[in-house]
Amino acid sequence: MRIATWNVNSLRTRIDRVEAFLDQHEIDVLAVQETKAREEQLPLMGLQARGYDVAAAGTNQWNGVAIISRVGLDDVVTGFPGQPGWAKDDGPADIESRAIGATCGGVRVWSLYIPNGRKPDDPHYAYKLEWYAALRTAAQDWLGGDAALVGDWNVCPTDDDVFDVAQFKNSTHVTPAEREAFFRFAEDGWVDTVKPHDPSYTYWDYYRQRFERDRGLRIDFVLGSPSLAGRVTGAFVDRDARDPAQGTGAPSDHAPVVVDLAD
DNA sequence: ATGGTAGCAGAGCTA
Repeated sequence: MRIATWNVNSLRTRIDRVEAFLDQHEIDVLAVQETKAREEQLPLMGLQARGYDVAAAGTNQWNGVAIISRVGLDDVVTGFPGQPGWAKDDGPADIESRAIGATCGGVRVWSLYIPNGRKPDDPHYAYKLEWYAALRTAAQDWLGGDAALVGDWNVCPTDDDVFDVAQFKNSTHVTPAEREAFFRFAEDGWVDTVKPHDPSYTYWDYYRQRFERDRGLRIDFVLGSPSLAGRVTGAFVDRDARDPAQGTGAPSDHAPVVVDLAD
Protein backbone atom coordinates (compact mmCIF):
# COMPACT_ATOMS: atom_id res chain seq x y z
CA MET A 1 0.00 0.00 0.00
CA ARG A 2 1.21 3.49 -0.85
CA ILE A 3 0.20 6.43 1.32
CA ALA A 4 1.05 10.10 0.90
CA THR A 5 0.57 13.50 2.50
CA TRP A 6 0.41 16.86 0.74
CA ASN A 7 -0.32 20.39 1.81
CA VAL A 8 -1.94 21.47 -1.47
CA ASN A 9 -2.72 25.14 -0.67
CA SER A 10 -6.27 24.99 -2.08
CA LEU A 11 -7.68 21.70 -3.29
CA ARG A 12 -9.96 23.40 -5.82
CA THR A 13 -7.14 25.34 -7.48
CA ARG A 14 -4.84 22.32 -7.39
CA ILE A 15 -7.27 19.53 -8.30
CA ASP A 16 -5.65 18.85 -11.70
CA ARG A 17 -2.24 18.49 -10.06
CA VAL A 18 -3.67 16.26 -7.33
CA GLU A 19 -5.29 13.96 -9.87
CA ALA A 20 -2.08 13.82 -11.91
CA PHE A 21 -0.11 12.99 -8.77
CA LEU A 22 -2.50 10.19 -7.81
CA ASP A 23 -2.29 8.75 -11.31
CA GLN A 24 1.47 9.05 -11.74
CA HIS A 25 2.40 7.48 -8.42
CA GLU A 26 -0.58 5.14 -7.98
CA ILE A 27 -1.38 6.53 -4.55
CA ASP A 28 -3.77 4.51 -2.40
CA VAL A 29 -4.30 7.02 0.40
CA LEU A 30 -3.60 10.76 0.20
CA ALA A 31 -3.91 12.99 3.25
CA VAL A 32 -4.42 16.61 2.26
CA GLN A 33 -3.95 19.84 4.18
CA GLU A 34 -4.93 23.44 3.46
CA THR A 35 -7.86 22.44 1.30
CA LYS A 36 -9.12 26.02 1.74
CA ALA A 37 -12.63 24.83 1.10
CA ARG A 38 -15.67 23.54 2.87
CA GLU A 39 -16.61 20.00 2.02
CA GLU A 40 -19.55 21.03 -0.16
CA GLN A 41 -17.26 23.20 -2.30
CA LEU A 42 -14.89 20.43 -3.32
CA PRO A 43 -14.72 19.16 -6.90
CA LEU A 44 -14.71 15.45 -6.27
CA MET A 45 -15.96 14.06 -9.58
CA GLY A 46 -12.50 13.43 -11.00
CA LEU A 47 -11.48 11.64 -7.83
CA GLN A 48 -14.60 9.51 -7.74
CA ALA A 49 -14.07 8.60 -11.39
CA ARG A 50 -10.66 7.27 -10.37
CA GLY A 51 -12.16 5.12 -7.66
CA TYR A 52 -11.36 7.31 -4.67
CA ASP A 53 -13.55 8.14 -1.72
CA VAL A 54 -13.09 11.50 -0.04
CA ALA A 55 -13.65 12.69 3.50
CA ALA A 56 -13.11 16.39 4.11
CA ALA A 57 -13.40 18.70 7.07
CA GLY A 58 -13.08 22.44 7.29
CA THR A 59 -14.95 25.51 8.32
CA ASN A 60 -12.82 28.40 7.14
CA GLN A 61 -10.98 29.69 4.10
CA TRP A 62 -7.43 29.09 5.34
CA ASN A 63 -7.11 25.58 6.65
CA GLY A 64 -9.13 22.46 5.99
CA VAL A 65 -8.00 18.82 5.81
CA ALA A 66 -9.11 15.78 3.85
CA ILE A 67 -8.36 12.12 3.22
CA ILE A 68 -8.61 10.65 -0.27
CA SER A 69 -8.57 6.85 -0.39
CA ARG A 70 -9.17 4.02 -2.84
CA VAL A 71 -8.65 1.29 -0.21
CA GLY A 72 -11.55 2.12 2.05
CA LEU A 73 -12.50 5.11 4.16
CA ASP A 74 -14.10 4.00 7.39
CA ASP A 75 -14.76 5.38 10.86
CA VAL A 76 -14.18 8.97 9.77
CA VAL A 77 -13.72 11.33 12.70
CA THR A 78 -13.32 15.09 12.65
CA GLY A 79 -10.85 16.23 15.27
CA PHE A 80 -9.13 14.08 17.88
CA PRO A 81 -10.20 13.69 21.52
CA GLY A 82 -9.15 16.74 23.49
CA GLN A 83 -8.18 18.77 20.42
CA PRO A 84 -7.99 22.48 21.30
CA GLY A 85 -9.91 24.90 19.15
CA TRP A 86 -9.23 28.48 18.28
CA ALA A 87 -12.23 30.70 18.93
CA LYS A 88 -12.29 33.77 16.70
CA ASP A 89 -14.44 36.79 17.49
CA ASP A 90 -16.17 34.82 20.21
CA GLY A 91 -17.41 32.39 17.59
CA PRO A 92 -17.30 28.62 17.91
CA ALA A 93 -13.88 27.07 18.32
CA ASP A 94 -12.47 25.98 14.96
CA ILE A 95 -11.63 22.31 15.35
CA GLU A 96 -12.80 20.85 12.07
CA SER A 97 -10.16 22.56 9.96
CA ARG A 98 -7.09 20.89 11.42
CA ALA A 99 -7.52 17.15 11.91
CA ILE A 100 -9.44 14.31 10.32
CA GLY A 101 -8.99 10.60 10.93
CA ALA A 102 -10.10 7.51 9.03
CA THR A 103 -9.26 3.85 8.66
CA CYS A 104 -7.98 3.10 5.15
CA GLY A 105 -6.82 -0.35 4.14
CA GLY A 106 -6.45 -1.35 7.78
CA VAL A 107 -4.34 1.69 8.69
CA ARG A 108 -5.60 4.44 10.97
CA VAL A 109 -4.61 7.64 9.14
CA TRP A 110 -4.73 11.12 10.63
CA SER A 111 -4.41 14.11 8.29
CA LEU A 112 -3.07 16.93 10.45
CA TYR A 113 -2.56 20.61 9.93
CA ILE A 114 -0.72 21.71 13.03
CA PRO A 115 -1.09 25.40 13.92
CA ASN A 116 1.54 27.68 12.36
CA GLY A 117 2.15 29.73 15.49
CA ARG A 118 2.79 32.97 13.58
CA LYS A 119 5.36 34.54 15.97
CA PRO A 120 6.93 33.25 19.20
CA ASP A 121 5.25 36.08 21.14
CA ASP A 122 1.85 35.59 19.49
CA PRO A 123 -1.02 33.82 21.28
CA HIS A 124 -1.14 31.44 18.31
CA TYR A 125 2.29 30.17 19.36
CA ALA A 126 1.01 29.09 22.77
CA TYR A 127 -1.97 27.56 21.01
CA LYS A 128 0.41 25.60 18.79
CA LEU A 129 2.25 24.12 21.78
CA GLU A 130 -1.05 23.32 23.47
CA TRP A 131 -2.20 21.60 20.28
CA TYR A 132 0.99 19.54 20.10
CA ALA A 133 0.58 18.40 23.70
CA ALA A 134 -3.04 17.44 23.23
CA LEU A 135 -2.24 15.49 20.05
CA ARG A 136 0.54 13.63 21.83
CA THR A 137 -1.83 12.58 24.59
CA ALA A 138 -4.51 11.42 22.17
CA ALA A 139 -2.00 9.63 19.95
CA GLN A 140 -0.70 7.47 22.77
CA ASP A 141 -3.92 5.48 22.46
CA TRP A 142 -3.18 4.69 18.82
CA LEU A 143 0.35 3.32 19.21
CA GLY A 144 -0.81 -0.27 19.54
CA GLY A 145 -2.17 -0.60 16.01
CA ASP A 146 -1.11 0.36 12.49
CA ALA A 147 -1.43 4.12 12.67
CA ALA A 148 0.03 7.08 10.79
CA LEU A 149 0.15 10.72 11.89
CA VAL A 150 0.72 12.64 8.67
CA GLY A 151 0.63 16.20 7.53
CA ASP A 152 2.10 19.65 7.94
CA TRP A 153 3.70 19.78 11.39
CA ASN A 154 5.02 23.33 11.00
CA VAL A 155 8.30 22.50 12.73
CA CYS A 156 11.88 21.95 11.61
CA PRO A 157 13.11 19.33 14.09
CA THR A 158 16.83 19.94 13.49
CA ASP A 159 19.02 22.61 11.93
CA ASP A 160 19.48 20.31 8.95
CA ASP A 161 15.79 20.79 8.25
CA VAL A 162 16.22 24.53 7.58
CA PHE A 163 18.08 26.08 4.65
CA ASP A 164 19.51 28.80 6.88
CA VAL A 165 18.68 28.64 10.56
CA ALA A 166 20.14 32.11 11.12
CA GLN A 167 17.25 33.56 9.16
CA PHE A 168 14.85 32.04 11.69
CA LYS A 169 16.39 33.66 14.73
CA ASN A 170 13.15 35.23 15.94
CA SER A 171 10.76 32.92 14.14
CA THR A 172 8.58 29.95 14.82
CA HIS A 173 9.34 26.43 13.53
CA VAL A 174 12.81 26.22 15.11
CA THR A 175 12.29 27.20 18.76
CA PRO A 176 13.39 24.67 21.41
CA ALA A 177 9.83 24.34 22.70
CA GLU A 178 8.45 23.43 19.27
CA ARG A 179 11.24 20.96 18.65
CA GLU A 180 10.71 19.36 22.05
CA ALA A 181 7.00 19.09 21.35
CA PHE A 182 7.81 17.23 18.14
CA PHE A 183 10.45 14.91 19.60
CA ARG A 184 8.14 13.83 22.40
CA PHE A 185 6.32 11.78 19.76
CA ALA A 186 9.53 9.87 19.11
CA GLU A 187 9.92 9.27 22.84
CA ASP A 188 6.47 7.68 22.84
CA GLY A 189 7.42 5.35 20.00
CA TRP A 190 6.33 7.23 16.88
CA VAL A 191 8.80 6.81 14.02
CA ASP A 192 9.76 9.33 11.33
CA THR A 193 9.26 6.86 8.48
CA VAL A 194 10.60 9.12 5.72
CA LYS A 195 13.90 10.51 6.99
CA PRO A 196 15.94 7.28 6.60
CA HIS A 197 14.88 7.10 2.96
CA ASP A 198 14.71 10.77 2.01
CA PRO A 199 15.62 13.62 4.40
CA SER A 200 15.04 16.40 1.87
CA TYR A 201 12.97 19.52 2.25
CA THR A 202 9.20 19.38 1.78
CA TYR A 203 8.38 23.11 1.63
CA TRP A 204 9.78 26.07 -0.24
CA ASP A 205 8.38 29.55 0.24
CA TYR A 206 6.82 31.18 -2.80
CA TYR A 207 9.01 34.24 -2.24
CA ARG A 208 12.39 34.88 -3.76
CA GLN A 209 12.58 31.79 -5.93
CA ARG A 210 13.28 29.65 -2.93
CA PHE A 211 12.52 26.42 -4.79
CA GLU A 212 14.86 27.22 -7.65
CA ARG A 213 17.64 27.84 -5.11
CA ASP A 214 16.60 24.87 -2.93
CA ARG A 215 16.17 27.03 0.12
CA GLY A 216 13.45 25.06 1.86
CA LEU A 217 12.25 23.48 5.08
CA ARG A 218 11.43 19.92 6.11
CA ILE A 219 8.12 20.30 7.92
CA ASP A 220 5.82 17.62 6.45
CA PHE A 221 6.10 14.25 8.18
CA VAL A 222 4.70 10.74 8.23
CA LEU A 223 5.02 9.40 11.76
CA GLY A 224 4.25 5.72 12.08
CA SER A 225 3.32 3.56 15.03
CA PRO A 226 5.91 0.83 15.69
CA SER A 227 3.99 -1.83 13.78
CA LEU A 228 3.36 0.49 10.83
CA ALA A 229 6.97 1.65 10.77
CA GLY A 230 8.00 -1.99 10.54
CA ARG A 231 6.10 -2.27 7.27
CA VAL A 232 7.80 0.70 5.53
CA THR A 233 9.77 -0.38 2.47
CA GLY A 234 10.56 3.05 1.04
CA ALA A 235 9.68 6.74 1.01
CA PHE A 236 10.37 9.86 -1.01
CA VAL A 237 9.57 13.54 -1.40
CA ASP A 238 8.13 14.28 -4.84
CA ARG A 239 9.99 17.49 -5.67
CA ASP A 240 8.64 17.55 -9.20
CA ALA A 241 5.18 18.34 -7.86
CA ARG A 242 6.59 21.58 -6.39
CA ASP A 243 8.36 22.62 -9.61
CA PRO A 244 6.81 25.80 -11.08
CA ALA A 245 8.23 24.78 -14.46
CA GLN A 246 5.89 21.79 -14.57
CA GLY A 247 2.15 21.96 -15.09
CA THR A 248 0.04 25.08 -15.51
CA GLY A 249 -0.44 27.75 -12.89
CA ALA A 250 1.38 27.92 -9.58
CA PRO A 251 2.11 24.68 -7.73
CA SER A 252 1.56 24.31 -4.00
CA ASP A 253 4.42 25.61 -1.89
CA HIS A 254 4.70 22.09 -0.41
CA ALA A 255 5.80 18.85 -2.09
CA PRO A 256 3.99 15.56 -1.45
CA VAL A 257 5.62 12.95 0.76
CA VAL A 258 5.10 9.30 -0.24
CA VAL A 259 5.55 6.17 1.88
CA ASP A 260 5.35 2.54 0.76
CA LEU A 261 4.09 -0.18 3.09
CA ALA A 262 4.47 -3.93 2.79
CA ASP A 263 1.19 -5.84 2.86
C1' DA B 1 13.24 45.86 9.27
C1' DT B 2 10.83 45.17 5.14
C1' DG B 3 9.05 42.77 1.27
C1' DG B 4 8.70 39.34 -1.77
C1' DT B 5 4.12 35.31 -3.72
C1' DA B 6 -0.24 32.86 -3.50
C1' DG B 7 -5.37 31.90 -2.30
C1' DC B 8 -9.85 33.32 -0.84
C1' DA B 9 -12.88 36.71 -1.55
C1' DG B 10 -13.87 40.59 -3.30
C1' DA B 11 -10.55 44.16 1.57
C1' DG B 12 -7.52 42.31 4.25
C1' DC B 13 -6.06 38.18 6.38
C1' DT B 14 -3.29 33.99 6.50
C1' DA B 15 0.63 31.42 5.37
